[in-house]
Amino acid sequence: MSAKPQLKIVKRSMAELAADRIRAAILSGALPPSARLVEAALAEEIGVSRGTIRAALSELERDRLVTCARYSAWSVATLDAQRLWEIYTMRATIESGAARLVAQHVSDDDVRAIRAAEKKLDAAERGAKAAERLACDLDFHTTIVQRSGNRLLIDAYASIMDQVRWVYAVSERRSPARIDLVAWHAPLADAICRGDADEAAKLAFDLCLRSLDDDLREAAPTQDGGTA
Amino acid sequence: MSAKPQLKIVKRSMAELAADRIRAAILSGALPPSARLVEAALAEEIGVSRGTIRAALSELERDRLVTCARYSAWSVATLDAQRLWEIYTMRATIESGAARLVAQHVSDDDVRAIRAAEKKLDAAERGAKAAERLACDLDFHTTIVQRSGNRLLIDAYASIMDQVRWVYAVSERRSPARIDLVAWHAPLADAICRGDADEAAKLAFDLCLRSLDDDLREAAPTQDGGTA
DNA sequence: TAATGATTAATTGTTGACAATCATCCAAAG
DNA sequence: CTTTGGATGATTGTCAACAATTAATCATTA
Repeated sequence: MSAKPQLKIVKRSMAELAADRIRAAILSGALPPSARLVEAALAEEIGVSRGTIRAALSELERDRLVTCARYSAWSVATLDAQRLWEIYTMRATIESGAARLVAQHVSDDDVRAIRAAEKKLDAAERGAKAAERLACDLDFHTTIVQRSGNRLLIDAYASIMDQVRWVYAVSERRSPARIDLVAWHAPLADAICRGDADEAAKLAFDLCLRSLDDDLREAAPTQDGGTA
Repeated sequence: MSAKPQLKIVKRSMAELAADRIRAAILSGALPPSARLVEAALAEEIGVSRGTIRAALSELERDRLVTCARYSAWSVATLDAQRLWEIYTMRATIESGAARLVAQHVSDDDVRAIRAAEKKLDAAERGAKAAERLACDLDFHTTIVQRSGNRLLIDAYASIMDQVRWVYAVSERRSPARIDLVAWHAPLADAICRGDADEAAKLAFDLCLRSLDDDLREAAPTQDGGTA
């Protein structure tokens, strides 16, 4: 059994298409945090009716990319220090739980998949571009979550990683350095493959928090987190 | 500073009200798993228009209580062995992460709140009704998540606990026994209060999985989990 | 009998119009 | 100068009608 051919056409409703457009605009930074979103204006621009736009905005609200003030206005979500911490610790929580689950019942397929991701990480570390290194880094973490086999975890992870990518986009800086990739990730891969659930959970959590530290250190002082 | 008076009126839209009604019907078991939901019929029954019902169903879809087949039908979500496992391991993941976070930076307020919840657990264990014991049990876990201070975790936990309550409702049995409450929970409370993050994370995770085992053992063989 | 294709009823997807609500502005009073 | 009050424009909340799609039915055919 190798890769099964993907024949199915996934139809998307106008609302989903519209949500994709708006999401892309937010993730690209074209729509900055706190930007006002007017249903009628979006409907005009995208070429669908207001009801459809409303459905699209509701989807983005679920993903926490936009917020809605009753009878007042939709707007792109804001991003302060508190929310940044919440995003990274949420990611750490999901990855940690997934790592624990995989380690508890690790299979040969799991080991193969994780080692393969680790190998690509090693290849990327020598001489690949920064974007490539980041992609392999994210792929490694995603592999672990996928291997948990828990659709709730997988979906939650996809959602939170959208937020992480958004953080990168709006902070207007190049991809984080991501050096010593293998040295950091190898202990986690080892712990999972040897079935050490507690150690795997701990390492996965710490790895995410280390990313937070690094990203914060590289980040220019974008704005004061003065609300609190 | 004591409890601040709650003056604010939280307005709810018709869509949210409708979602509440439908959610209650699902959690009470009045709408069983896989039950067909027709927008027009619900609109008639609740007394709002179809567009409003659609918004309500979208909200419930986000909470994974209903699913939608394009151009075909809405229906109450199904509940098989795989999904049951996903719900409990998701809950374990969130609680574990929250416990780790609280333990990492445990404050006096945290200790007070957790010890108070533990005390109520102890009181409930002696001679309270089963429903009371379950309530205190859930309250203890909720306290930990609240103390993490992470709104993403708190919201995700509220959502997954809706699913847990739904599991109880549709499995048509009394609240699980929940015996030896304090004996099981005390080590977790201790680990958090002494700031042992790794141990707290491990204990929180295992405690949830133990609930899964117990609930499955008590559960009558409702249906074969034959899809896989 | 089993597969095929047209027919049709039921249901969701989408739209535009109207009602309810909010934020802003400005004048008047204290 | 600050506060109050009302008018006003902009924006979301709700609704009912129409279009697109699906699923079931049933005759037809090999």
